[in-house]
Amino acid sequence: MDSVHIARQRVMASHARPRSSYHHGDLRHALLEAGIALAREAGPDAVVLREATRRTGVVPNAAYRHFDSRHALLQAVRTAALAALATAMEKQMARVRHGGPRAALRAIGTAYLRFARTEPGLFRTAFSVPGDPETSGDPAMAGRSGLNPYQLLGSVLDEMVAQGLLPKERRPNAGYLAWSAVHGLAMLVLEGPLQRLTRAQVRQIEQRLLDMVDQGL
Amino acid sequence: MDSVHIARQRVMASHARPRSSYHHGDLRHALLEAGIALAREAGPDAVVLREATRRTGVVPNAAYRHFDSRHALLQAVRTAALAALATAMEKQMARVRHGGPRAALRAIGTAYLRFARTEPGLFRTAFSVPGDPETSGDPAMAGRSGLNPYQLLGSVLDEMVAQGLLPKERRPNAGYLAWSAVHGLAMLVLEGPLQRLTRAQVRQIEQRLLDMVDQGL
DNA sequence: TGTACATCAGTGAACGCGCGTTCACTGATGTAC
DNA sequence: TGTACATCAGTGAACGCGCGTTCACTGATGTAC
Repeated sequence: MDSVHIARQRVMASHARPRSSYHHGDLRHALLEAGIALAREAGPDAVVLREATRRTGVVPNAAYRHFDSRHALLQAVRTAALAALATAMEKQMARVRHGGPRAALRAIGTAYLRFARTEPGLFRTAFSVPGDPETSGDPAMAGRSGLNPYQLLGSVLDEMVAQGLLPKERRPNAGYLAWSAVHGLAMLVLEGPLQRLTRAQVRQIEQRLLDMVDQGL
Repeated sequence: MDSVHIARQRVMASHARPRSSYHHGDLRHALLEAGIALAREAGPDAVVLREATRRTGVVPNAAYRHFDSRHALLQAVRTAALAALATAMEKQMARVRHGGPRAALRAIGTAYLRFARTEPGLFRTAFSVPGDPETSGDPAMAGRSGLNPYQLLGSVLDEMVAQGLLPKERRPNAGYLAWSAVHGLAMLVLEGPLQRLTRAQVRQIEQRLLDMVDQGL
């Protein structure tokens, strides 16, 4: 038994406290939490049924009482990640509540970039799993406002149009433009060539990127 | 034996023509080609030593005469993908050779977005494998000009400064801004919520994004 | 309030899969004399 | 030009790994009477 194994066992022990009862109580929730933890630690590929059950102190196939497949668990984790992002956006927006929609737009971009930096695993889980969550109305991937990340962006852009800050004819697809810029920078920082930049450098580039969006939209 | 197996065997048969000689001749090259094909078909995770050897008609461990590990093969594939992207950029730039650096910048963006669309597997291989290839001078990831994709972008931005099209004080990091916008859109189209859009819609958004970069840089 | 019994939520054991990688080997190639 | 021999580039067999998933099971829970 090599050191990797020993390390794994230690990890398992630290996670899986033995249950007193035969039934778990809320296994679905516990598995989801374990899945979220895995995503945080190492991204979507790390969201693995067996490890989630291990951490929950339960036998592997027990998961099938609550999730149809590994994929179903992964989707649930992803939904939670999107909800976390939406919440982060809402918080940042609340800080500039009286600054108008332009400040709100910037807050959204700022929150998005910070989320990518501080929760890279969740961020990658939210966006590197295929599918189209952003337009669905599933409240499970929304924040307190009931809006998911893309809907939050859309509502701010609508407000900008209403206040004459964005020409109406530019409104269509404007969300995709803003989103692309911010998303691209997030990706390049996370797993691209900007990894080696200092935090200060990254922040500066982030500000300039938000300027560019503000200007070019 | 299920249908998946049968299908696999057929695929193998179509790829692996038996050799006449005991020695292969140019196994390293053949493995690299197989790896590139795998990346094209299904992205970086599909670049797998055993499958590459299978397609080359060689025993799995034979790969170790030419690559230290699966990772080494993957890096080689990635380098090839970056070179392919650089070449695509050069070609598009050549089409607007007399349009000045502004047109060249747009050509770069256009080529980048098209490469992502037409070679999604290579694109993801080039960019979702961590590391910092873009600033390295390895000519293996460059096009005919000897410049890799990021260096191509940089040279165009330098030219813009030289011709007074970009204020000198905005030159630093400008490449990252442009790159972010284009990269983000590419990702959202590839594996994000823009998948379901029609080709025409995507093209229109691409044009507007390039406008935004042009304007906001 | 007590009990029979259905339903639920776990266990235990096993499956086949494909992977990366290591080992000792052998056929082919090329070089020194 | 011929031959001995080192080196090179493959083969054959096997390893351990972790995964998703299925099956028949059993302990615990809750509900009808």
